[in-house]
Amino acid sequence: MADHSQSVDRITVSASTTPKIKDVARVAGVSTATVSRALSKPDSVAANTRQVVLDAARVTGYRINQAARNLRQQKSGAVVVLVPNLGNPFFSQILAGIESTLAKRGLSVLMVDTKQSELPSEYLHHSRADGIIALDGSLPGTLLAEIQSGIGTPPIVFACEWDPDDMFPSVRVNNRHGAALAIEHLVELGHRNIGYVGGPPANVLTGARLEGVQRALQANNCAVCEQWLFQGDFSLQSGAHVAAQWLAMDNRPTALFCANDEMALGVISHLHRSGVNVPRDLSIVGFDDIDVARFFLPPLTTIRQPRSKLGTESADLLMEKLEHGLISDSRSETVLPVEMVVRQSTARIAN
Amino acid sequence: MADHSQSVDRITVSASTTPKIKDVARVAGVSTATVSRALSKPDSVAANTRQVVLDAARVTGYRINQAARNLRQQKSGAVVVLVPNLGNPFFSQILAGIESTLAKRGLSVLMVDTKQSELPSEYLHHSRADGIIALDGSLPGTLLAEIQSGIGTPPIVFACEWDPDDMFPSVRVNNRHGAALAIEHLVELGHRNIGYVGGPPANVLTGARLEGVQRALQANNCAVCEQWLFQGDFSLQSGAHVAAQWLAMDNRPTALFCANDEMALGVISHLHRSGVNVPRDLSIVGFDDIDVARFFLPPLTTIRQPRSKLGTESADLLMEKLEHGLISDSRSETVLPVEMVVRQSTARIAN
DNA sequence: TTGTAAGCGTTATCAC
DNA sequence: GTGATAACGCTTACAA
Repeated sequence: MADHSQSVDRITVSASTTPKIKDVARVAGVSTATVSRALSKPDSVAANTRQVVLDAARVTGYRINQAARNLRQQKSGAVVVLVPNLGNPFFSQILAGIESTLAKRGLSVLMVDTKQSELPSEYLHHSRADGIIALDGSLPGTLLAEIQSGIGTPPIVFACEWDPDDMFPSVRVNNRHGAALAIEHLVELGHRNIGYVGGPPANVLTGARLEGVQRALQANNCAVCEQWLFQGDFSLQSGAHVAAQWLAMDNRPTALFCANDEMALGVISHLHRSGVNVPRDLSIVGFDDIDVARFFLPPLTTIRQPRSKLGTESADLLMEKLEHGLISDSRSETVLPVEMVVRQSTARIAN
Repeated sequence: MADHSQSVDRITVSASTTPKIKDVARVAGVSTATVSRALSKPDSVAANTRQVVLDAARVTGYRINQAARNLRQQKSGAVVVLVPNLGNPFFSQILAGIESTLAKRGLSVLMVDTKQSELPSEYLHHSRADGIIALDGSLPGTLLAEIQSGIGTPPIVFACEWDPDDMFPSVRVNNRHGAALAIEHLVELGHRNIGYVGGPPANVLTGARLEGVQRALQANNCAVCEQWLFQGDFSLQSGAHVAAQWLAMDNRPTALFCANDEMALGVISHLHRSGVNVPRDLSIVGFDDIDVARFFLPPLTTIRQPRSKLGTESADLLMEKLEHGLISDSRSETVLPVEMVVRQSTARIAN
């Protein structure tokens, strides 16, 4: 006598179109509701029914239609990640951290480059995304207001420096402290004339790290010389440009703290070609500890930032918000530690 | 007498829930069908009606519900991008190219890290994605079969080296040619003993570039020495490891072609610390021309690959497939040019 | 435990 | 040019 699974197998399914729950139901000989339950809440259905349904789903090649489920459940199953510049490798590890964490929970990751596309406003609707992770604070104020109103917008988490008394949850590192560590390291090596290479002036990181620099310099009774505050744009090229400026100066600082590693490497590279030796003639400290930092020549002294963890923590924080609903107080701030990594681009000052 | 827009403004809308088309219709005094048309096909509606609807939409703060639209239109408005390793900065520029191109057409980008999440099978359903871009060829055969059947799966484009007689469209660079360029450059500098540093053996890039190396060596009557075929994993660290192996050899090659820039930099870095000078004692060629290559010390000679263009072209190709439907023959292959970039990590052989 | 049936918010078809 | 209405494929009260 033929067992059940065989009789199921024998039913021919028209393969011209993608099978729907209705088709599975017909093959399994149950209602669509039962199929739905068997697939999404297996425990709510009898064991043998479940097996019949699963077999039928396999036989028909059934795949759930996400759009239909999303509409019905009023969710999107996705989180949108706002990246200032996808092409910047600095973000790749953060993104990897976010992706792995969200993927574990079955959420998909929608990436939006805020530099390129002008209007991510549509993404901030909960029919598009169940949540938002923003990797920088430079979002248009109108969008922020929209998010803040919280009317049709999903919860947001900032994975970056952000206005401290703001009302959005965030995961970040202490940039002021990191910058101060860099300055203190240089002071310990005997430097008193210390310059700072920032990114774009409007950038929050530029500002926060500059603050740390200024505080630390003052705390150590070092002059804060306007002329030694250089402006880059976080690129290698801009670092090289700063190096050229430094070369042209009468009154040079003996050490430079750069707001990121790329600029630091750009400085070293340009100086080396001009016959200036780092660290002998100038000490350089970077920020981030990108992969290539420890392989550069000389290996770069820098402030390490846990990029992958920034990603995983911000994703975790967002999911907490998602699960607890908006009920839990939305204010919360995780500050991850930075770490001084001393290599060979800094040296005791010659005298 | 109050004009229309004012009377519209005066209507109070309950803000407790996000407005739907029905609400806009009520405010505008038209049917839901007209609202839908006015918003998505403005030309199909009378000018003044359109204005009334747009005003009503603005007043109510209406945002389209993507889930509903997706279900109705049987599209997802998204493209899924399969990335072998999101944390690898090499991909970031490709991703940026993909994102910018797709964003222009109103498509969103779903990123999936194929190394981390085991089962992206669900993503290959057209209720999830209208199309797929794969950044490497190492997808499970079962998935490929599924895609190939084309039953419920969207069109796919490979942005990578791929089996030449395969049936999927692809955008790639000529890796064999690039590798050959590197070898020829070294041969011109007088090198006869040339080694190759590959990535993981199973990797398609490793294989393709190795082929190019072997052909070029043979064409130039150079020995292909098994011992000089090193194995790395594309990381800086693995480059350093290869350098250590090279140092320990009796019979050293005088030049090394590395399958990517990171490994090349790792080699140089390690050698330099061991007192070996590049290019004096060993010439090094990389592949990719990552940003830091030209700022390294010495600046790296390498084969440039147009990463951003790989992204934009693959996205363009995919959209072509999307618009022309599956009718157009799916076989097609775009090969982008690579370029030899001579810097200072290679030199004429000493004798 | 299972079936029935009412939506989720849009858009496409068909009248008018 | 516009309005009524029937899907799109799924989930979930509610009933049985």
